[in-house]
This record gives sequence, structure tokens and C-alpha cells, in this order.
Amino acid sequence: MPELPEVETVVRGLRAELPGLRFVEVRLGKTDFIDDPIALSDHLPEARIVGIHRLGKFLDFELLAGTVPLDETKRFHLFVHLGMTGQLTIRQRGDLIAPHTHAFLTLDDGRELRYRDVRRFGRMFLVRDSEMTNFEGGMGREPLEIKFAEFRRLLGGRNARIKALLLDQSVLRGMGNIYADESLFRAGIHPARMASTIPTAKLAALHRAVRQVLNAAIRSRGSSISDYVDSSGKRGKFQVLHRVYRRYGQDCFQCGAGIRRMVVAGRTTHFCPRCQPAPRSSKARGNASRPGK
DNA sequence: AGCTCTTCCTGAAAGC
DNA sequence: TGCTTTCAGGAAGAGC
Repeated sequence: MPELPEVETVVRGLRAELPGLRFVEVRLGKTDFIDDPIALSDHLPEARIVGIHRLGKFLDFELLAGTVPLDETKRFHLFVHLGMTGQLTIRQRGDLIAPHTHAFLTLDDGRELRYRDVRRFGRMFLVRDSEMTNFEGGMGREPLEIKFAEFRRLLGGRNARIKALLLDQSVLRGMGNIYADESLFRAGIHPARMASTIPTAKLAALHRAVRQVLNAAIRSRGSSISDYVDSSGKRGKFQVLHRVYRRYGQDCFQCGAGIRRMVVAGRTTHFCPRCQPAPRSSKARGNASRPGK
């Protein structure tokens, strides 16, 4: 599923190809994942792509309006969230159309940007440039940029499970299930642990682990568990480097114990019971299951 | 404040 | 073999 490293990989791929080009035509299939399909059809044609950025798990296409100005500055943004199974790829106009492709944004060089999303958990919407500050203000901090002092301030005192906080996009933007589990393993912290009980040194280890895991995943061009592909349709490679995620029942690479899974924050959570011990005092509720039982 | 449950959606995998 | 059920999960909303 696309999280920060996957979205970053897609953004980098698109950024190498698209800036300077104009959209010329919009064709939409199913539109239930698009906030306002008519707005897309009205405003994207003739819009010029001036930049492509990542905000958390969102792709941000910075655009200059063509014939229909969205506001007086003519600058606006197309936001795309890939949800669970979203794919954004650049194709030639005549290329075979994969099933579940729901948006075709034709470019003035003859190619097209296609959005495919089997489960349609993704999202697409426009944001006025004047509303960007407000929009971004409602989001959490970038995990790769946040300094430890703020990391500790935002997470340290909270009476919530540490994994729930890592997944909360209004705290940190961009972490998902895979990288939350992988970061907690590398920091040696049990996912159900209450954040307020984590010693500063451990919290610092988590802050480091988050950056290390995300950067390593970006270098591997993301994790392809099910549908994820980059902007040219290629799968990522980081899934082979996962140490806990989806390794239920297999041996921990670090200590040999069996990797377990439990539900934390409503998500399937993988962890090593020996490398990430549950704190003795506060019972880490939720029953970790062992393979075979 | 923070938790669980539900909803959205489809295909793969498990169950019978 | 083939049909039915379960599961996966990002995010938002309901209800406790």
C-alpha cells in the first residue's frame, strides 16, 4: 500500500517527466473517489504543470490555470491520494488500458497520466492556492523533517499507543502500517505501548528509526505488497527487506523468536515479542497470537 | 482524549 | 471442484 516512500517514488518519477507540460483533455471512468469530478473536467484542461510535490501521502500537482481561472492568482493544485491500490503512471495514448483505470489526463506531448485504483480508496480533489496554508496546517509534520524536540513534544506525553500515533496523519503525515511496524521493530518498542511511558532514549531511537526506515525504503523505490507500482509501472523492492511486516510465524532476523501479530489501532500489527517486549507494568492489552495456536 | 466498530471496495485466500 | 465467507486496509464518522 502506498505510504510515504511509495508516494515519494511516484512523485520523483513524475517530476522528472511532467513539469512544463499542459493537460489537454480529461476523461473519467468511475468518479466516486473524486470529490468534484466536474471541477476536474472544468479546470484541468489547458492547465500547465509547474511542480509536483509530496505532502504526506498526497501527491500535489502545482498547476497554472489555462482558460478557466480558478482564482485570481491562476495557481491551483490537484491533490491525489493513492489510498490502498492507487497507481499513477505515464503511458502512451495508445497503450493497453488496465482494468480499473478511472482517470486519463492527456498531456500536450501526446502521452497521458493515468490513474488506476482497484479498490477506489484513493482520492482526487482540487485546492485553491490561497487555501494551501490552511490545508497544510491541518496536516501533521513530515516524518523526515521533524526534529527530535518536536517529535517528543507531539508524541511523548500522549496517553495513546505509540503505533496509533505513528499512524495518525494529523501527528505525522505519511506513515502507514508497514513503516510504523518496521520503525517500531528497529527501535525495539512494543507497538501497543503507551507513548507517555516510553523513555526519552527509546523515543530518540524511534525518531532515528523512522527516518532510517523511510529513507531506506525510498532508496529501494518503495514496498510492493499488492498493487503498488511507480510512475513507470515498476514494482518496489523494499518488501524483501521488511523485518516484521507480514512475517507472522517466521523467525526474527535479530533474535530468532517467532514474529507475532496482534491488532493495534485497528490494524494488523507485526512485532517481535523478544526485541519489542511489552512493558511489565502497563499490560499491553490485546492478545498477541502465536503461529499454530 | 482515545478507543472500537463500521463503511467504502475488490480480489485473493481460506473454509466448507 | 466450486461456491461462500473472510480478510486486507487509509481515512472518516459514529458512538462509548
